[in-house]
Amino acid sequence: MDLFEQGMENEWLRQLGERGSRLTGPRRAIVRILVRSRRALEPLELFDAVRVEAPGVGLVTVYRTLDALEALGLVQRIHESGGCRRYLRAPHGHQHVLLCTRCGQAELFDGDDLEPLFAQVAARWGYQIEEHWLQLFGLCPNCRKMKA
Amino acid sequence: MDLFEQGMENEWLRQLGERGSRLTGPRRAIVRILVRSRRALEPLELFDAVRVEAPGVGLVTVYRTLDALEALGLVQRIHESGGCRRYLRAPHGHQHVLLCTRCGQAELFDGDDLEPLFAQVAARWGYQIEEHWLQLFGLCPNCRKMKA
DNA sequence: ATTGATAATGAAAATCGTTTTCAATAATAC
DNA sequence: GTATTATTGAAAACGATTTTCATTATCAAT
Ligand SMILES: [Mn+2]
Ligand SMILES: [Mn+2]
Ligand SMILES: [Zn+2]
Ligand SMILES: [Zn+2]
Repeated sequence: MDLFEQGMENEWLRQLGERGSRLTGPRRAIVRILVRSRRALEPLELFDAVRVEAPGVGLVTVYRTLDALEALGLVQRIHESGGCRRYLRAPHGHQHVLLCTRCGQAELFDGDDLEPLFAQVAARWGYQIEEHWLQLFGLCPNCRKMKA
Repeated sequence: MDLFEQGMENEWLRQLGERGSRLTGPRRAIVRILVRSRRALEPLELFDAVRVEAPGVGLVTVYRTLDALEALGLVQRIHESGGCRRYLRAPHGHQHVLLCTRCGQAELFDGDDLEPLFAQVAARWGYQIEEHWLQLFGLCPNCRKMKA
């Protein structure tokens, strides 16, 4: 068992509990899968994965739990040209997503410094910049090999 | 009449024609609205705007024309936290979108230099970076005043 | 201008992902 | 343990988009 993921799982459950949510079987299973996935998952994919270890859980509960986790900022919706329905664990602090366009694997990176750009854009257009989205797409090490 | 927009309108129609599309009334009206809009528009908003000057046009035709324009790279889908169904004219060359979160007005900016970041991320994660999305959100000059 | 081939159209129906409703169940505080 | 009430799954409802299909309109060839 991975200690990092185990810790994250407990933390998510703690935050759910703190918010007044009850720690039910379906929720535990959903959180477990999400925390461990290296890919962003669609509700239906998540549903399938959950049913393996917790048969009987309904798709509705997957949707409801995703909403709750998103409201807590634990999970984020990932936007792609092919659609915007997959969910991934949210970053800690200032990070952005790097996605493999072939297998869907996701990583979180940091270190972007866009302040100078914001200043430039704000000056040019008179906007007050409040938020930015940055996402990188490419091939993960595995898929680079496959392709070669 | 704005010469720039007039030119863009003609160019879009030319590209549609070149692709083998017929230049119909509904398409002309849809292109006309899209080229002139300073905001990204949802299919239904676009539909309403089109109906003013071309009653009888169907919503299906709006969807179909948006698809065609997107396939030609003339129009792009805009992604927002509240949903991803609005369309905006696509940038010429390397530009990104700046959106007013209050009124929806959109601008296209350039001048971002992310190559160093790509190199850094590629080195750290072993990915081959192939594409990037960047989007800025804020308040346009008008909405800044309103708020004050 | 007339014609003919066929792309495009609008209305209606179908489809897809998601949300709502509701009665039954289960988690927590006492 | 019991009472309270959040959560559940099934079914129905929903909204946006797509498909189907018979009709119409564009455009290239006369
Ligand atoms: Mn950033
Ligand atoms: Mn860029
Ligand atoms: Zn990959
Ligand atoms: Zn504004």
